Amino acid sequence: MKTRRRVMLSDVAAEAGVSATTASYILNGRADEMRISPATVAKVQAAVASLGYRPNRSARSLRTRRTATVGLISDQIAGAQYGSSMLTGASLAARELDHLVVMGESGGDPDLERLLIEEMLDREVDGVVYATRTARAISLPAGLRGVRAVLLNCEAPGEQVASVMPDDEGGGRAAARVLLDAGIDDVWVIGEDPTPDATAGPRRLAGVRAELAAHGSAVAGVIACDWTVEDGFEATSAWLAAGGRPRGLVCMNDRLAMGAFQALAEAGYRVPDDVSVVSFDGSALAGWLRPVLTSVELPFRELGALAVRRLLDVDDRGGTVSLPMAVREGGSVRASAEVG
Amino acid sequence: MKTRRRVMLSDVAAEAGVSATTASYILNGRADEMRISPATVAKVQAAVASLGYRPNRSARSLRTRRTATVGLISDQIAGAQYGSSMLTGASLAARELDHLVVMGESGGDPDLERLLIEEMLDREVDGVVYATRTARAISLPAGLRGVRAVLLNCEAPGEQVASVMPDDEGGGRAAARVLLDAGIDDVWVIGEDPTPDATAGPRRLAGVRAELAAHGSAVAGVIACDWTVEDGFEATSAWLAAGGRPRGLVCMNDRLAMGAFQALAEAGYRVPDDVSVVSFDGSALAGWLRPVLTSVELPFRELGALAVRRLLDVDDRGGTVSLPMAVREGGSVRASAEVG
DNA sequence: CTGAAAGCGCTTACAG
DNA sequence: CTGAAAGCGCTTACAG
Repeated sequence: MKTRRRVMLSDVAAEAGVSATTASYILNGRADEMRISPATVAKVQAAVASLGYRPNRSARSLRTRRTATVGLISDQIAGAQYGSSMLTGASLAARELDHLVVMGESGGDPDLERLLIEEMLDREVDGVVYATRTARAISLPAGLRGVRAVLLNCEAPGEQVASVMPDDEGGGRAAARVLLDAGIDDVWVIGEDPTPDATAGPRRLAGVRAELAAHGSAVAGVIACDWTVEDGFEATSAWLAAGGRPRGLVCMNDRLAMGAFQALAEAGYRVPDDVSVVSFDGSALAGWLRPVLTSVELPFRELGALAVRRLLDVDDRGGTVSLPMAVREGGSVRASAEVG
Repeated sequence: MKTRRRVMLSDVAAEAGVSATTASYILNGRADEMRISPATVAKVQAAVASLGYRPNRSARSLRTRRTATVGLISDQIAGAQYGSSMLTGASLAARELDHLVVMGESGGDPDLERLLIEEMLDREVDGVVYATRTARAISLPAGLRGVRAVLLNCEAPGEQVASVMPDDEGGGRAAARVLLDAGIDDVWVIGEDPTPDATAGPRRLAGVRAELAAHGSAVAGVIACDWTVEDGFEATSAWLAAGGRPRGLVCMNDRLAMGAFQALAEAGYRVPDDVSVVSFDGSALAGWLRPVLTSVELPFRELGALAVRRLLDVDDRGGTVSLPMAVREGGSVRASAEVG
């Protein structure tokens, strides 16, 4: 690659006047364990610095079978609307643990996925994070069986594998609480998710129900639809046309809420004066709407970071860890002072 | 990593009854060159298949100094609103060329960037793609000097390095043409970019000017502001309040256009009946607005893919290659039939 | 406390 | 046409 890449361990050893063995021990932080004299350590460190020595990782890997590299394979998280920051979190966490991430996207193609896993294992990654764009239940890819792995944004029920998920049920409770705190207990939910295996929708809904129940109330109604802006617009329009009288709306994601905003505006309702709206995701879109959408945030960076940390943590016991979802306050919920 | 990972080249050779040398030549597609008999080739292939042999890449890399891996370092493309699909394109193109991508994000921190480049070179990536979230002029990072590299979404003026960019000027011309084709030559531009070194804004504007000039017209006015939804709303509102009478608007990105939509609606103007709007990016947001925004699309996947292909193409001569930006038709420009 | 030597699993001159 | 052998640059028992 580069001409500079020529100084090797033997050069360092020669410069310091010691054997490669000694230099290697020092480089690997085993000087104390080996009781190497401070003077020797200093000489070697000086040689490393003056020569600009950087160990050849391929050579080291061949011996140690470790590459200081983690694989991150997904269906489509880079191409996703916003979940791509799982990659940022993973990359940063890897860096902190002196690793680099090798990524691959299958686009949902099982053959390509298998191939990518093989390629990563051939390159002896120290483990692989398997991520999905959408939170859901999966069956563990065969190529990952027996491999150190962490699931990110997905779970494999019945498998003995570590998994990192957002706490969607807690998020659902938080969303309901925002409305209840504003004095609204007449709540409709838009976007019950028809996708099989998807976990976000059902859990968020369960959380909303639980929180309302805890306050002696219940969900006034649930509208099933997909999760696009268009779906939000149509579902809300149809509901209004059918005589729906809105007070509090929980939208299953920010795009649905955007569609709901459009339908509400068209029907002459004002947010938050007439209707309070809360949604999920905390995506950039929430901040672009007028009023700014109050949304329960998906902690993508933290999810990615935690997946990598668990992957590299030899003491990890496996199982699912759920990360809390925080409410990002906007202006789409009326102030509680106005309770009437 | 995995217990299966034990069959090695010598096992294949033994199973096939040949030497490791012969097996290796066959594995590396040099059977013809070495005039190895078809029968021998067949035996080795059978052994590979029955044993499920996969070469150890670390060992191979140590010899060949090639890792079948490319580095992709950026300031923040994974965390970006939508440019993250450059990663998808890069990953797919790498896969097609039998490579995997090693990614790193510096978050704009020069120290971290330097470190990441070092780490990638230590792992002997076959080259590195250096990407920026925002199209702009940069100075080549010192760590990349002498390294096989391709710049993605940025250029280093005066340097002898390959670069892949969107054709923003062509995009600007296309945007203007959309308006001209609808019979509108009274065009305001929102979002002249104050960011130093940013290339997208100036080039898009130059394209708009050039196209209008070619039709004997000129830009009616330009409003400078940053590129957020809020900026678009405020700039447009202020302009309208100052007596601006809109007909055709070119917004420098989709978020500005969203803000302009909000301001226009608030002032009682309808899109596209009163005002036609064209913008740049072709992001998902364009499809969420009502009407759907006509936007000149940034070909992110293709950009990422081309960067990797050029990186791995030994015949590449360097220099900048600009990829065309296509108009994505929405409903924000009035039909040309209505010309009046 | 330090060093000589083997070996990680391949590729590739070199010899035949 | 095929094989024995060296070597890529490290790490790590093992011996002293």
